[in-house]
Amino acid sequence: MTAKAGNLPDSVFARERQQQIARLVEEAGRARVTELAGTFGVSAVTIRKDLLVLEGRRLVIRTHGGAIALGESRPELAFEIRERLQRREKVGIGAAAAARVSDGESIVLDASTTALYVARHLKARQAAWHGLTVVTNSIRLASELAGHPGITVLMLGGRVRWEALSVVGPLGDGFFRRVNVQKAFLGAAGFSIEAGLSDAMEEEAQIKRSMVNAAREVYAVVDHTKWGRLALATFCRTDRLAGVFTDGGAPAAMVAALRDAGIQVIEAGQPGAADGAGPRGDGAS
Amino acid sequence: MTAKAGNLPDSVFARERQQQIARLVEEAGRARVTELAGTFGVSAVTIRKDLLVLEGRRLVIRTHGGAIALGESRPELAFEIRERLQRREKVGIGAAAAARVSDGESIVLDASTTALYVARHLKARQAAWHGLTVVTNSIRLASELAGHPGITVLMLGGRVRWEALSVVGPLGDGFFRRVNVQKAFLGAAGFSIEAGLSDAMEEEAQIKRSMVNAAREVYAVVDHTKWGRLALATFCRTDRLAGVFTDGGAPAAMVAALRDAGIQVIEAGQPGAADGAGPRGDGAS
DNA sequence: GCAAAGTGTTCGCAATCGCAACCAACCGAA
DNA sequence: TTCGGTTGGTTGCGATTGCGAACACTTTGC
Repeated sequence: MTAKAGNLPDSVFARERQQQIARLVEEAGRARVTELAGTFGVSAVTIRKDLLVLEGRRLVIRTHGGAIALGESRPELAFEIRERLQRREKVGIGAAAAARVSDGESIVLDASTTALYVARHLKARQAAWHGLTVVTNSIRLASELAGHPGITVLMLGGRVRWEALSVVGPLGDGFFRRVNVQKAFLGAAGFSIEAGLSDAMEEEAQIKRSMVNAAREVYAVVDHTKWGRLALATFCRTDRLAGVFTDGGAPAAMVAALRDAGIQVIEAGQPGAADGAGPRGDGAS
Repeated sequence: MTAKAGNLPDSVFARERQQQIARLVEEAGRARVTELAGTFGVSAVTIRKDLLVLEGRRLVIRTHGGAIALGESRPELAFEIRERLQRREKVGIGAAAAARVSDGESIVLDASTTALYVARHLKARQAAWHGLTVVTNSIRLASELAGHPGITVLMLGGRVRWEALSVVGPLGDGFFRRVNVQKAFLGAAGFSIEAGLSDAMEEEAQIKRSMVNAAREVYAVVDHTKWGRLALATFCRTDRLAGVFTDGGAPAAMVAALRDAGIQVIEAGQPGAADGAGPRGDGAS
């Protein structure tokens, strides 16, 4: 039964429908895919695509079966969106990076969602940890990792940025004069050979620079959507990197260039697919 | 009874349910699996899975039969019930203390649950804040207060104690050389005229000492059960106090002695309407 | 006719949830 | 103490629902 009947060509454009969905979710607090599909007379798939767009624009939070509103003063939920963008890739990257951590080490994890996945894989390791120290500026990461047997969590001090639940600013500057770390795993909003790792917020970049300075080996944890992009502030030059953890979608030319320069590139997870034009989804650090 | 047929009146998504469970546990201090299963109309197995998720994010602590909130020091489980009873008092104390804070000030809040209630009443104030700065070593307090308009949150650095989700240790020592604060609101495990304010953990006491040193005025926020008790480590002498916020159950003799010494004692009104403004406003739905 | 955007359909897969069976902890009694 | 009984926890199985990706169809513009 094709022929979706009248089709109402003039009535609702996709943008309009998305706008209305956003408003409905906002007002009701939540909405189900099936309800919305009935309301607008389109299929559930279309609604899901709309919700995907709206989630990318930070207007709603998708859940299993629908979406819930994103209250303003709820940083925790704002975090959940980025946490789920490119989730598959980040899981793989986190696992690969966590596998390179050994007992007795001290490592740095930043406030990126990708680093959060590294932390979760550290938690998930079968064998108990012995004397692992994790230094971070992420409130979220610290509270999830705290209390795990064998893991000591150190937090930097500074001003709290609610957008990322991170800590920034110069107040914690002296920190790395007392603490030495072997490896730093840092996320980024952009990564290119020429500009290195960059972030959209200068404040975040600043604190990442101090992390880079303090670590003996710096590893980037960036999914394929970050490759070739350039954000406001560079915090680590490419030649300072010891390795890059990414997924299968990284541009082959850049991977080859990095390897020629003696930088490890660990492509985690499935072979991925044709990256072609990276889905430009807005930055999800 | 599966009862899946139709039913599902509100169709709470899993995420929403988990969020509400977290809130229920937080407010009641504890919750049983069977109770929660009845409340949400799902099986106990599902509730346990939810609690597993919440425990992974350090929002509750699972126990046999249910879950408890992660509060401050919990050396004795038997006192859990009394802990819950003191919630009303702490709400009143928090309201009274928050009322003494003005725009443009910088204040310190420690990682005690009483200070957390102060923070929630700061959030609940009708008028918007202008230039309020809150310095804390509590991860929970920081993440709850973060993003509130007009409030800047500064976090101390150091080692993360998961029992209280607080930050301790000497790593953040230089902090108060760069930050000045007018008022400090500090909780305590014990309070006596002779020994002053004391805490059960030396590490926590240490960081509270630096808070005391940095603040011009030090206020204790202690419910009546703390009066006359003595914990391991003293962090503030009585004559250093500018005031004490407590509830109506404080010993009259001690109150009189304090007032004779020129220390304000604010006995928060008996419960009732005092806590009218539910500090926790994030109700989804 | 071809290309692009939008939508619907199909199919394999993942998440959610409940049930039942088995295991662990606690409790009262002999 | 040892012994069952009760309660709660965990795991594996299955059913349902929803999701993601590929493909097909329609419309619009060139």
